[in-house]
Amino acid sequence: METRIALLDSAERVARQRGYDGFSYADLARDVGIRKASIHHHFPSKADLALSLVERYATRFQAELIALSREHASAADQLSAYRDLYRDALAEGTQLCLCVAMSAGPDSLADPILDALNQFHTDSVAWLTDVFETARRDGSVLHVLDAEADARATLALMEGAQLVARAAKNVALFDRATAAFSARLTRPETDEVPA
Amino acid sequence: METRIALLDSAERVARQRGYDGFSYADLARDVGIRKASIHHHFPSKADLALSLVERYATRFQAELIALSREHASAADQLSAYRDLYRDALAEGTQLCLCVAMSAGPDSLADPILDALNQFHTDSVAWLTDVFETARRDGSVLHVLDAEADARATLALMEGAQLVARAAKNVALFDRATAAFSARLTRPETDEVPA
DNA sequence: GTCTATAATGGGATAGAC
DNA sequence: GTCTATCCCATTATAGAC
Repeated sequence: METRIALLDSAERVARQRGYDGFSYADLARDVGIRKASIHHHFPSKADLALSLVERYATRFQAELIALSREHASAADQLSAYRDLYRDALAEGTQLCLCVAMSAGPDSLADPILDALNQFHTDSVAWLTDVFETARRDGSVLHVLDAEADARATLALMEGAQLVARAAKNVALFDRATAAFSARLTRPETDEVPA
Repeated sequence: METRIALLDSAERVARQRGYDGFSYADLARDVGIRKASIHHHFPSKADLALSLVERYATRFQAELIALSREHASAADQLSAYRDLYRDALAEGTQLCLCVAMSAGPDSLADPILDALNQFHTDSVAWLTDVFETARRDGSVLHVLDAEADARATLALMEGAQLVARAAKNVALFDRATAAFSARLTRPETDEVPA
């Protein structure tokens, strides 16, 4: 079972860097230290591996979101932490969110994988909608009109910001793309006035 | 020269649907009606083709932006038309902006292609910054604080919205992801009050 | 500029021994 | 569960005739 996890770890790292087509069983085998034929014992086909990859990522990500809800009181702080999840995922500017990386490429169009991808999106939007509804009550976020619309826009913004920053291999571009979003998050010590 | 254009057209269509790795010289050859060896006469390597692809796309897109500036007077109308460029590019929900499609995948990391991709981003941000500066003067867009920040956020939003909508094969998700953005664009006949 | 023919490589996958 | 060995296929790319 530990080999299986090592394979997923290795595959995720490369997939987030070079995309789904960016790694081969040969790469995985070299990285993990077994022969490529042995991989088929854990994942009969590459599609099986891809599905496990996305499912594991979505589960882990969802758990992080729930943790964020507990750790931060205000909606602004939760959204700030959410943004940092995407920011940190970029790492040195080369790693995308797995679901962004998988959203391009020919094989990502396979139905089971697309389903898992959409489940990730649905879960994210649900969590964000809750946060923006909280924001309307606690007033910590500016210009919230429609919680769900803001949720969907936020998800798209994070994914797009990653894409742009990765193309330039420059995390600072993520910050600049999300600066307007961050400006909407009021600080506890500040008493900002809506423009 | 006409064959070269037909090759680019075919490659662009498939690349925007299935990504850079989603098409082969064999696919192109079948589509255009020549043998795959003949393609190498026009594009010695696939990387050459990819570069030509992005450069042509960026040039064409930039021309469309300039046209938009002329056809629409208010910043709101220009941004609305800009959003529709990305919306229409989605077509039936399967075609991405070429630069979004190329932003994932192993070979898109080749330096010349990344340069072209970043040129596209730079040009887009420059155009959008101009528009948001116009918006501050004509007052047709709500909540403009920093023109460049808004420009970068808008670009990221469009790219992310395409990604999400494509995963679900549903153009409506693009509209929902950009609904909050669209709500900031005031109509000539309306006299909206900032929230 | 296009063709046939053919490299040369690397991909995912399988059979069967251990 | 991992191995060796092998298969089959698709890929990009090249050589040289027409």
